[in-house]
Amino acid sequence: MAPRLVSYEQLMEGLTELFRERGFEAASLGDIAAATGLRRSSLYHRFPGGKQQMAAEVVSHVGAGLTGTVLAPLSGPGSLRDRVEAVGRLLERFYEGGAKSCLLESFSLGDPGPDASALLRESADAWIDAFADVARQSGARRPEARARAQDALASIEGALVVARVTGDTTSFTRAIRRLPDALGVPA
Amino acid sequence: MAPRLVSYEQLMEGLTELFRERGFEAASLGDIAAATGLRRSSLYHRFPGGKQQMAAEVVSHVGAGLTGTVLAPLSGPGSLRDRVEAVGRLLERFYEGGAKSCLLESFSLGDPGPDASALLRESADAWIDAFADVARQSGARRPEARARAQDALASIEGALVVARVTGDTTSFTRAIRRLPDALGVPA
DNA sequence: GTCTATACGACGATAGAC
DNA sequence: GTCTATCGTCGTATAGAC
Repeated sequence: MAPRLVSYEQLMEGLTELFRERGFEAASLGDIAAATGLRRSSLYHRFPGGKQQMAAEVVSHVGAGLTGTVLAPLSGPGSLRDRVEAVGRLLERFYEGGAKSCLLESFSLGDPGPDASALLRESADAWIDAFADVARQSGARRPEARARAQDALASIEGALVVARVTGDTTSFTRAIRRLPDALGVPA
Repeated sequence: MAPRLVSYEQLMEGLTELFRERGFEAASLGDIAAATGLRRSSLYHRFPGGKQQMAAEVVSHVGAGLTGTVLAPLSGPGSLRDRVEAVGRLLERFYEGGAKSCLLESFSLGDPGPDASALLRESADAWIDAFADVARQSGARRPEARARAQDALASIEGALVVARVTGDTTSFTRAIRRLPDALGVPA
């Protein structure tokens, strides 16, 4: 097969960047072509399902990065608090200190298609489950653990909204710093 | 002048509803016409500046409702805690228990035009200022009060994101219930 | 696998009749 | 003030050359 001028990884990178900051409908194929370096028609060769398939694969790819990289320290060695703090550092880098948006926000308004929507929800559930697991390990009962997990995720997402509107990212920094306590992790 | 078939208030209602749940770019003029009951060309008679003007007026209108109605109890009678709890009840109704989105989210992705963007930021600042004032009245110093205000707003916005993605509004309910404590209001 | 060229509908926006 | 009719542009998507 012929060599690909733009690797899958490069495509995902450009698509993720664009979708994150513009959302689904506002990102036109022209924008996507400019961001990835491929022509519109070439994009349809790589993604026969069109923009909706691009969106679905981006959600899947980012979701895999979330569980495989960002949340990975949780199942590693070290004290629970150290592990959660390591996740915090990865989140801070992932959102570039609060300057970048989250696909949970940009794809939950409008309609990125059924596949992307379903994958988005799965990703959010995986995230909440991972956080709830931390809360349980810290002694919380199941309903309380789930509530703490949802609220911790909400504090991060909300801080990203505040940062985007006001230009002030300090709320995001605080949300990350509070993460261990929000999940009830003992010092 | 000829009577208006659709009042300004009705227009704002339909536009707000649509923009809140679809965002700026995803809401087409066709959608807007269907939501308001006016033809596209009639909309241009009412809003010569087109969709961007509609967005700006919606932000302005909702912002006025925020300071004039939702946050109004803050400058009314009663204990500080009672007043903040009253705001919580109004917020709960405004977001319909967490089922509706906030313009701070739907308009901060994509580009609703310079006017709407500026008004959006003003609205967020007014909200944060009002919350910060509560925190100061509760004894917090200025930087601490501002931080608490931003974080309280973030917890609400984030809960709306979580609710939209997972379909679970309990995080929103908790965020509202926590509001007085989040601002440091004494019992 | 990527390109040029193009189809075709929907988009935002305008002109002019009533 | 609202309508019908229409403009030009840009949207997604496809066909076929290289």
